[in-house]
Amino acid sequence: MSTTDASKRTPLDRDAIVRAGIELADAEGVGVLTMRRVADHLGFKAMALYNHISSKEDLLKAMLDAIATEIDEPPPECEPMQAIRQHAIATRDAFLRHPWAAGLWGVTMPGESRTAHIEYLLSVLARSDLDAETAHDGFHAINNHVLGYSMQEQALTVLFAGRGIESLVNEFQETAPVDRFPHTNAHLQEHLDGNTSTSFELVLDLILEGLARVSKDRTSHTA
Amino acid sequence: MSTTDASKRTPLDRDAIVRAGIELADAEGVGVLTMRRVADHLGFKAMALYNHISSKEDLLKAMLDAIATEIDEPPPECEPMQAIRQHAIATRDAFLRHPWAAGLWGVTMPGESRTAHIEYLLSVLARSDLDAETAHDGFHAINNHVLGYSMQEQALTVLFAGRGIESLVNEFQETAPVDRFPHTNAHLQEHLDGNTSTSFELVLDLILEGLARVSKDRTSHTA
DNA sequence: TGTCAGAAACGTACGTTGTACGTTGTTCGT
DNA sequence: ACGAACAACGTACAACGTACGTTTCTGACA
Repeated sequence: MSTTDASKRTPLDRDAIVRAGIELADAEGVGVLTMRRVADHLGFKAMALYNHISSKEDLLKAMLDAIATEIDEPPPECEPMQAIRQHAIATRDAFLRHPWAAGLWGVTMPGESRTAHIEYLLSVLARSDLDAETAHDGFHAINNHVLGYSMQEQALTVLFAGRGIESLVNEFQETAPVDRFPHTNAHLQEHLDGNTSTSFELVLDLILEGLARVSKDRTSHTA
Repeated sequence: MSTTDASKRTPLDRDAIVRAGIELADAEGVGVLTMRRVADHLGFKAMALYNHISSKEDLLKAMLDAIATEIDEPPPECEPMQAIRQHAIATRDAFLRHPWAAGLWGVTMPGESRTAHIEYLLSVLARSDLDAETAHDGFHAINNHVLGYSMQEQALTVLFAGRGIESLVNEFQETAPVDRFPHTNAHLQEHLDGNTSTSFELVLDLILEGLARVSKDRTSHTA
């Protein structure tokens, strides 16, 4: 209680709050992330957070931004298509580490680091062989693949972070009986069997090759 | 007030609630969708809803399911790749009509109609020329494109449904100054100029052609 | 036509959320 | 040593989802 109290906690700054938010969201899901819980986790009361962040929305934005900083950029000498590939894979890895992030990525305003993440992909596309129009479309095609794949991939993990996977599967099969939805159930089974691990990169390459081909078509037709 | 009251309202059933929810979400965004507001909109009190739906989550699920029923399936005689194309376009059109839906699609458990929507795409893929593995990957590639594209497309529309577009753009350009993020700002400008209207179908075709090519490669290598 | 059971609507109320506001404590430049 | 600036706290409030008990309506059968 005195000023010489040995267990004096560190004085709480923005980064610590953001880190705690990410930790909690990783562990329990972002759906149950609460200001009071974040504060508890740090040993403070809820309102203490507001000296360092302006709102919960601000916190979530900062959390997503922090995740963007985890995504390494390939070295500058890396050739464009390879760089895009690695960058996409690194982005997906980040979403694997933070399963709640993908679902928020698309519906939240980007902060500075996320903007840098966007800028990187666009800059590599700009120095690639793709024409400007294909580069624009390619940006979305790649982003959509990475984000969409990550979301679907962990939908089951995230939907209800609490209970086990089989409870989720059972609930789904209740509304989707095998006899009426055979393909859907077969597809789900393929996922549960887990022999789809290379499909992310496969479709990614499919898109990259397709972009190169489209650009070649477009520029040759124009010429 | 008496039993002969002329303005006697209709007695409130599940469908009416779901419709009201969709109407409100379309008009004001799903972020401010409230049980009390849905009830008000129908001329009832909040708790009356619970005679017909079991929870807010149930309502949202039903709303998304209702949107799935708006998506027409191409006629059975339609050849597979054409059917997939039309179906994807119809799905995106539905997301255009209901800007809030795409963001929830990926993080919500599908109901019966959404399951039918999934089943349709899988069934068409199954009767296409694609091998089973490519069909599996193609399902995700197509879904991710449609969903991801729709989300990004209306991110600005949805993020804050209240204020005008230029207020949003200004806020963004505050965290992303043109000199530090030239490509990002140029990309944004391309969107604001609106000459990207055909890119959805272009990338869609790119994916479909890519899938056909991958499948041909795979089956020829195996043979 | 009278009655009565079940469904539908209502009112009230509780726990939880984000956060505004006023107060207290702590730190640091002078 | 002292006062300003800032950090943490406690209290409090409005809005949310929804549990529960009560009232009102309706329609099947006597």
